[in-house]
Amino acid sequence: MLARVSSTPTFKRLPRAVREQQMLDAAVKVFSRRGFHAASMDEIADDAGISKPMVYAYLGTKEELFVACLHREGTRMMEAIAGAAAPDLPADERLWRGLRAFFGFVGAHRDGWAVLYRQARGEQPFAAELATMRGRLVEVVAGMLDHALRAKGREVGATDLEVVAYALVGATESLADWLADHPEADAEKTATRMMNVAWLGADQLLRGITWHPPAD
Amino acid sequence: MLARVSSTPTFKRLPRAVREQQMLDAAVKVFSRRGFHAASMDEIADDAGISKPMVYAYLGTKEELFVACLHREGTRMMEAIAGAAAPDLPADERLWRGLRAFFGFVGAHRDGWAVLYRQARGEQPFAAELATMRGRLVEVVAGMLDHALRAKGREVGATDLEVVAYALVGATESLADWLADHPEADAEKTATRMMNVAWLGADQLLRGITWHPPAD
DNA sequence: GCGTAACCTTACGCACGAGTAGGTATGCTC
DNA sequence: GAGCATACCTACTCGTGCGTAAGGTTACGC
Repeated sequence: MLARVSSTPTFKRLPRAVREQQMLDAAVKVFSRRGFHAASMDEIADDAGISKPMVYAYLGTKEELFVACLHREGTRMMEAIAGAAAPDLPADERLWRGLRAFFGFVGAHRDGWAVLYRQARGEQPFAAELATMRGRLVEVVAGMLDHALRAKGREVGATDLEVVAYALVGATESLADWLADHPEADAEKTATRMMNVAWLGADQLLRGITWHPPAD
Repeated sequence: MLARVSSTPTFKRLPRAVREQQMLDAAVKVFSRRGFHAASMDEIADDAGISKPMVYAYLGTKEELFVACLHREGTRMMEAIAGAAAPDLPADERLWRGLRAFFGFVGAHRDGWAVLYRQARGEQPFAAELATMRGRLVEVVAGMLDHALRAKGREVGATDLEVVAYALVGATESLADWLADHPEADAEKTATRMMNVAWLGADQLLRGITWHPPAD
């Protein structure tokens, strides 16, 4: 009823693929700002300049929508990292490039990634999804360490390796949180600090030994 | 209506202080298992063997209840750590004792702490609360590093110190998560691994240098 | 120029769960 | 053993927000 006074159609009809991206953009924005539960499908639809049933038609339920966000952002991040850390470099070089790519990504997608990430940790249905992604990262780091160790004819238990990798990934995520909360902070500098902690350790740092990025 | 067939009163009347603890126990359990939103006040009341209005009467709204949980668990943890790491020990010894106390605590309260922690990160209203607690931890670690540095006549910018501490705390939390998810894992061993990463760094570890707990 | 398919809307049903009203039993005090 | 405070209950209200039914409108093929 009261069929809109079609003076201007206000907005054009757009192909599905485009609308889906708009919706995902809006969803990421709203989910980050409000959190999964507090975010309402109405607000997301509104923010995307579209009505709610369209969101359901294209991306499914709220949970599915959130998973779609996670996937898109996660894939983007993984690509950013994978593209930076070639597997045939020495370990320190690889670690450095990976870290730089990671913090660069987070710095550029502050509210996008870091907050989605924080969200997903808590909510049961997504924790598994997230764990898979983190698992891939841990695997990469553990693989790197293993590779470096084998090159020296040394070997370490798989669990040890995994736990060390887990700690490194955790520290990195933690600094990513810090970066997301400090808009004035510099991504490159944060990566350098992370590299110092991860590569040298507290003992060396207390001795005044520091690591600096290569001239590149 | 249908006023309970008072054959057996089923459960005794208990003083407020006792009931409050029972409620908090139940709340921690349910919040951990379900997450803040998915947890229902009915289930918590049920689990505590009490009816819902009692929960409201004693601990207030759902949010207030959750904050009460956070406070109790957080305080317990802080006490466990503070009691272990005397401020006049050398840095490595202090770090080791703090880590051991921390992982010991998490190991003993797996579903209690770690999951409450995971929950609180995401939800807006509690993030601040949590940030304060983490802030205290970061402060302690940063203070420890600063103390050790000054003893050697060296000095470092406050931000650098804070970020390093932040990374260490993050890595530790991350391993705590890992520990909470691996019931078979040993807390002491996890603490040792963390110490290796934090104190020695990847470079040393790759060189085959390792750290071992003192005879104590 | 007309059918059909895809796009898009308004307006609603409905479940779920936080919080409460109002009443009953029990123990403690004098 | 009357009075009073505190412990405790059953059974509701009511907002909120997910998901959908049913119908309008635009583009495109033929």
